[in-house]
Amino acid sequence: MSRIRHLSGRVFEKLLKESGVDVFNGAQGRILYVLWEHGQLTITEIGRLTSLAKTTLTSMLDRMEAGGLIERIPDKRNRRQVFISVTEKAKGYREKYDLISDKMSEIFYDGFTDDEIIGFENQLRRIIKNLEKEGV
Amino acid sequence: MSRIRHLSGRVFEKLLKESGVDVFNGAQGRILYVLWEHGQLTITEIGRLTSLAKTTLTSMLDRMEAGGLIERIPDKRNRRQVFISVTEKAKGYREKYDLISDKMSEIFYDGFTDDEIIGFENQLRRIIKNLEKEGV
DNA sequence: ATAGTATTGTACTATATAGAACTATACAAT
DNA sequence: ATTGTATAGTTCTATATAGTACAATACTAT
Repeated sequence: MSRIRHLSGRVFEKLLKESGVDVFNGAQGRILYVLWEHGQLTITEIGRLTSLAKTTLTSMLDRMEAGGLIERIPDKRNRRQVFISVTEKAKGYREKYDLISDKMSEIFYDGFTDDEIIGFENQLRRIIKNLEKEGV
Repeated sequence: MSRIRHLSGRVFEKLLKESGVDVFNGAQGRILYVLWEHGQLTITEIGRLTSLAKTTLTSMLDRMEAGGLIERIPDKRNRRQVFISVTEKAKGYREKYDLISDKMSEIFYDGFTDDEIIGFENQLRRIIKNLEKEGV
């Protein structure tokens, strides 16, 4: 499992490069993805949706902000929190990102029947539940 | 898949801690595991078996050597390569590690039949092959 | 109002990971 | 023997990740 995660990360980076996407990488792609799906999010919410620690996000969002992909928008109602919003530039990459995700699935499940994929993904969900029971 | 890897990493670290193992972590455990299985290995071979880049291994093995878990043994036949060998200290942890691995499997596959586990792991191997075909 | 507690995000630090460039060595073709 | 190429590992650099400690702010109970 660990090897798969590892290898798939590297394959995904390669696909991004081949598609000429050099403004963000796999991890940043996942952050953009949840932002595309949900619109504005606070850093804590992004952490919950991506399973990344907030300390990881601070520096990651720094780099993404420097690259013009996201903006930090202070919340006037609650001055502790900051909304993260995607820029127009980042919006322009969404379609390309979806294509790469599809391509990734094709590579991953090459030779699998539809039923096998469904069964496999159900088993993944069962494993997630098993792990979550451990309360980590 | 990414969430499972993330969660299982945390569960594994927790089990290590609960067992009082604080001299190595999950990633280092995987390296020790392939060394226990195969005996002496070169760095390139460890990289192949763990899917870690050799640049990653250089610094990881530095830390493990400093922690007295492994030794670097120059190959006299081929002076380019270096054998990595586990120390007696590391050997003492094998039994504990195996127990933790078993416990990990129990948590992971809770509710799975033996056939389901066999089928699932075959599918994992197929996915690894699919990803390796990409030559990353 | 105030004191205590919870939350939100950041700074600092350590480790993990890998790409690019490099050195040293081995091998292969002539 | 020489020259070119492949292999093994390290150094240097950049990014990714998270733990600890912290500051600022919000909330809650009195």
